[in-house]
Amino acid sequence: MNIGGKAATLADVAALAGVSQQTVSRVVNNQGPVAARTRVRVMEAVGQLNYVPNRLAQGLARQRSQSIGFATNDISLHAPSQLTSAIEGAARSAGLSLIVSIVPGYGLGNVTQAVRALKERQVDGVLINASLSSADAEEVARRFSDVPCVFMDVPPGAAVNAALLDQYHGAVLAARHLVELGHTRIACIHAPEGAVAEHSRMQGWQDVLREHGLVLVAQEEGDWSPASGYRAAVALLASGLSFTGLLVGNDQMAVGVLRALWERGLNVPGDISVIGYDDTAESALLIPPLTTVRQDFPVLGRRAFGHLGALLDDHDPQTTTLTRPELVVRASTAPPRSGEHVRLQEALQLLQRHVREGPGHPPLAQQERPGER
Amino acid sequence: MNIGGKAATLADVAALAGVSQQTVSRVVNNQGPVAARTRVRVMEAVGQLNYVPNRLAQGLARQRSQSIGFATNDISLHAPSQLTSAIEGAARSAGLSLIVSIVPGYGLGNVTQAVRALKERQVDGVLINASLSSADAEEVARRFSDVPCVFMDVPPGAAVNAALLDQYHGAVLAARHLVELGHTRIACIHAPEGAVAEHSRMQGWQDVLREHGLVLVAQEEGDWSPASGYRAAVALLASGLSFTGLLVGNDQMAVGVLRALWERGLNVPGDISVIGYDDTAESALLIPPLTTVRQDFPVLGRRAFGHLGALLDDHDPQTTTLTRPELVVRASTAPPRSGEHVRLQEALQLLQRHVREGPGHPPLAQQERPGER
DNA sequence: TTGTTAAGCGCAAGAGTGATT
DNA sequence: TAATCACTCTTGCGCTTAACA
Repeated sequence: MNIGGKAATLADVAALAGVSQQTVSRVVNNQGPVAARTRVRVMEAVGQLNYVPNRLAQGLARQRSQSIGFATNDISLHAPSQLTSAIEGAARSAGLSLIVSIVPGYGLGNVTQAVRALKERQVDGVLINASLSSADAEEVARRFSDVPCVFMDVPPGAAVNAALLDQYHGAVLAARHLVELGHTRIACIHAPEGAVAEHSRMQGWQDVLREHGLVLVAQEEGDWSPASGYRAAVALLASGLSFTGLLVGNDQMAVGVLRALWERGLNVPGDISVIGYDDTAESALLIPPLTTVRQDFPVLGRRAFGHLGALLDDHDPQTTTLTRPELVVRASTAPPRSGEHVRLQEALQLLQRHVREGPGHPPLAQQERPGER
Repeated sequence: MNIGGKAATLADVAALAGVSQQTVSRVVNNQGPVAARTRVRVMEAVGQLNYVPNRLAQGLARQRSQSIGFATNDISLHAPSQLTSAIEGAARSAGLSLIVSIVPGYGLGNVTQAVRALKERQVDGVLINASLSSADAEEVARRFSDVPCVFMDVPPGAAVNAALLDQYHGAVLAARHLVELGHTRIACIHAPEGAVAEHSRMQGWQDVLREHGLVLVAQEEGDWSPASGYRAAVALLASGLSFTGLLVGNDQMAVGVLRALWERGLNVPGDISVIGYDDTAESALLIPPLTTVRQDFPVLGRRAFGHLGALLDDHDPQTTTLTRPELVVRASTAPPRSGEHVRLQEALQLLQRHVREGPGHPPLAQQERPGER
């Protein structure tokens, strides 16, 4: 177990096994011919000393660190955490380690700093999940031309290697869904301007509306968080502008939106249809279940890692892969109705519930006191 | 910009500046006396070659990699992602890199494997956020005695360095809250048995109930996910056992629980009070706002990192720090009431809403067609 | 076929060398 | 003469990769 003392090195193993360092190296790395008997002797020594190769030294000598870097926005948000999970999995099963470097805020400078930190560690490649304009992304790729970079949050047109979600397409799906339901007065809650993904989404929303001779009747900005979604929805309602459809930049903000609408007695989808983006684990279980655009982060993560792998193996694709999201229709969207309609429906629902809760189907709270029935 | 070619080394800088390698080293690391003029010349060369120190080589020479490892459960879950964010932040501002290694599943073997991968990279210390029994944690600490380990998900009694959340205390707060509201029939939805944190919580819940002469009337197991919370709640309801209070292992499962109850027309907190655990960003905005136990992950992350730092600086505390969660009372809990009471209340709310929606305060859906008014 | 010797990856730390006060 | 100061030389961290016996 080698308690306390320094870790065993190749030389230690060699000494114990009575062979040279390089023989041990061959055995450990399984390359080069080694006599079966020698191999056994070496393996025994390895086990005895609990030898663990020093990847730092290995990296220095091999000029390959067997690690990749992941520069990402705040990992406590939904998308980055899902991505990190997927990427770490892919990297681990390829024998690579993942070094995470969080990019604090937007902009070229922040990204450069994060990638530089990774480059110092001699990562073999970098995955960058931070919003960057085409020009900025190309600048980053230029500055770090000696380490393969795959971008994950840049415009599809950027001349860099990229593994992206087709945000534009997803937005089109969402907007089209509302339009096809018959909504004509549609508002949106989008993410911060700096976010490239968000730009594509706005574009998609607006293009669809324009196609149908419509425009966004109102818009508010959030910061991806549920609380910001709540605030934005409140602001939208306070503006006095009327709308029956609401496009929301992500599902977390939609949680806040649903709450704001509920608080004001507005029915979803009766009064207002709400559609989110992401399809988080919660989305199907919200009240009402959220119609949204599903992004498959595990697939994206594996695809991005694969892209990087191809770069490392010297194919130089310089391409962009787009992963298409899909629409998931649930109960938070429906054709628009008049206010009268809505209250009628509410009254009906109420009646229904009262009927259902009658003798035939007593609620739990009653069972607790059988004597009272 | 050094396009294409190999990265510049200390020697390259030294050659360009016309000094020795070691002088450059001194300048870069800001230690040892260097003439002002020489320093300037060196800095210029550094800038010109875009020199970035090689941390691998540095680590080899210094016997310190300036990186720490984080072995954690699936990072796509709430707690691990929040923790990762906090720890990365603390590490970055201390000039250390974070290497993440995900522990696939529970058990000593998985953790050992993950930590071994980190040790290979010569991390200066390891933070371990994976469930481990006292014995297993001690075994891990023994196996990796040459690298400081701080555990984050072990029983408080374990003889290892640990930075923990006081899960027991949090559970006590939750259970006590329900009991003090007057609930006597309480059920729970807990996390997988393997989870150490969960054991403490169950203990806390049960101890409080026992104190008051009560027992859990029913229990179901979930896997932290909203969907599992939904399933567990459905199973609980189907069991026919009656209860008015429901303790849930985390807020994500509580989302599914709220949905299941809503679907069946059960009022929260009227029919059933629900209390979660974590206080996620969504919790305050659920319908109804969730009463829960707040865990401060950023504080825990910083504290764990601080603990590791102390270990690295050779103080050997061998202690456990407990971070206390706090109760956040919102609208999902209330004193238990009879079924009659509940429906009366619902009717009142309905009336209230109709009054509110009258001429003085028209809902948005109406404003959209002013002609109709 | 097995094995060994030697050089070097990029850097840091200690001993050593001339200068300047 | 002695004491700095500014810098250089040398060695080695643990490993790999030729070239060689």
